[in-house]
Amino acid sequence: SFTHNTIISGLCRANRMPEANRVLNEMVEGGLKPDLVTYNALIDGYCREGNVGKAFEVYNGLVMKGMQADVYTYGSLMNGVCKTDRMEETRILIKEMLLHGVMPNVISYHSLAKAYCDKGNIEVAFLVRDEMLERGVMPDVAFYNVLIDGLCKAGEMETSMQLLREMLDKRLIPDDIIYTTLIDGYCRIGNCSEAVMLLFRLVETGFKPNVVTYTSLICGMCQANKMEEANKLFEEMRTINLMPNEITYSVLINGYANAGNMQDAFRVRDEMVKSG
RNA sequence: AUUAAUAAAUUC
Repeated sequence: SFTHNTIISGLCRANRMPEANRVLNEMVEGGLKPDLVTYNALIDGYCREGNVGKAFEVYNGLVMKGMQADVYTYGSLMNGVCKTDRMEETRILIKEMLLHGVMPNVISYHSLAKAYCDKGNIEVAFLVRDEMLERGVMPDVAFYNVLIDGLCKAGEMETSMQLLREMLDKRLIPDDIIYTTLIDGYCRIGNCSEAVMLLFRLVETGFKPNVVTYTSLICGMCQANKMEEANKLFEEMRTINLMPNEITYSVLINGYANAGNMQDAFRVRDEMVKSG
């Protein structure tokens, strides 16, 4: 039922599989049949905890029941396989979905491209894009972000910015995630001033930075030992009504601690405790 | 808010 599915998917997302299975059992004992949404949630939960074998067991089970897996099922499995070291199996999975008449969509390719980027194979991630295009699947903004992020983490900021221009040429509207990725990229190569300048230019065109944007910048400043700048950005968040989160606080606290400024580290920690 | 993907610290 709707209610059971809601609870089960919540537990699966929270990596609480034993409890999810308990609810599943109650559901079955109550005479209710799990549906595809239920199974998809379980498959995703097992993939999240790295138990791809169990995820495939659930998948095989639903196929044997004569149920038709959908693009969500394969998306979760793809994600799970990508997080293992058995990337060859992603090919088999794509064949399997086509065999079952399920066409990969753009999301099906996200995990694949990201996995290649994370393994340092950005060229292969670009090949994934070519493969998508051959199948008539258009890369979307989130897909571009996977590539841009891969390039940023490899320190290739010129190429990242080129991709941004390519997106704009294709009439894709970059979102706050794209811009935050780029700002973070400049911070990572230690070019905080370029990161701040980019933010400044973007804000002038109407961009609304979020907590992640600021946390990235603060982190960059901390790593560059520019604690006054880090604190300035932290204070600036208040003025635009952005609430720092746990990560923002821990970045700043660690920054002060690493700089040997325990007094400010404790001051920020107290402030964090006070704000809940 | 019933199910899959992309950005920030720590862990890897």
